[in-house]
Amino acid sequence: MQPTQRFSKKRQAILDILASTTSHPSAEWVYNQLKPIYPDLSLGTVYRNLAQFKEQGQIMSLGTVKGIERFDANTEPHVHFICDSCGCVDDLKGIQVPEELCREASGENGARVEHCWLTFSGVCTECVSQN
Amino acid sequence: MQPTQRFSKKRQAILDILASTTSHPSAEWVYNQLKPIYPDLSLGTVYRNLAQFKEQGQIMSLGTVKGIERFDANTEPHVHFICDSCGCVDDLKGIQVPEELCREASGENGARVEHCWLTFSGVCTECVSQN
DNA sequence: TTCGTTGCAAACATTTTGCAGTTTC
DNA sequence: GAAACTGCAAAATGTTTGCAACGAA
Repeated sequence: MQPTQRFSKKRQAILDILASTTSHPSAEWVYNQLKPIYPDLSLGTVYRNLAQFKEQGQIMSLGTVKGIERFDANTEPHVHFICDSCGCVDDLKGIQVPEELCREASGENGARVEHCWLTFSGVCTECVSQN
Repeated sequence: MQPTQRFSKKRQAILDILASTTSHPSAEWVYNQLKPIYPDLSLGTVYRNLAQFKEQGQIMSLGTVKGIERFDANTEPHVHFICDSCGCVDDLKGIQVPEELCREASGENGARVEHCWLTFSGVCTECVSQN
């Protein structure tokens, strides 16, 4: 059984900053943002809390980009675009995750389907215009 | 400019074993399969060749599962199911990647869209029945 | 003979963890 | 005061790389 969770200023700050951005940050980005405000913050704490949030379903991971895990406070199914060049991640708000496919997926292999990702990758506008 | 590629027995074996399985292997899996046949095979060689194949578009990466990168010799757009419990990866052959979404994605953000992934995750049949 | 390829081991980068001190309740 | 939380630094993990030896053309 899970230990009773207590309130922690830093944990709250980590969740807040995740919720305040659409940049789909990495652990280190979160750390760099908060370090000036909490000079004694440690990277280990960021990792520990991100893992906890993920476990509790308050945030989700979108996988790794160039070997670095990226997180999102928006846990609703939505669509991502990842730039292979600069590593930025955008939401594609104009496209919906086809929900009926999730149901089909459950039916097809008898597994318990819990999440669905629709992700596009390529080169973002900025990177395209830089070449 | 790229150097002229030469033939290598081990490189061929790596590509062959990737093409012969639907288990979406990791570098280490490939290594473990081939090590008995090529006792002097090194893990570095597997990594180097996987990177090369990926660059040349002969294989693709489906991202990382539990921190380990997984590869697929099937480079056609298709759908994956990843088990969060045991880490196995299956193809969902009954579901198609909605191709029209790829076109929409290109239109929406002006980026050069190159790949598309549709991935489900959850708990696979085997893992479900083990609990 | 040239130069791409490999084994090996060291280096690397990200993430995890043990422990002692701190904070919440 | 008990137990969760944290900083710190060391460890663990997966992957990359430098270099000398090897192999294909």
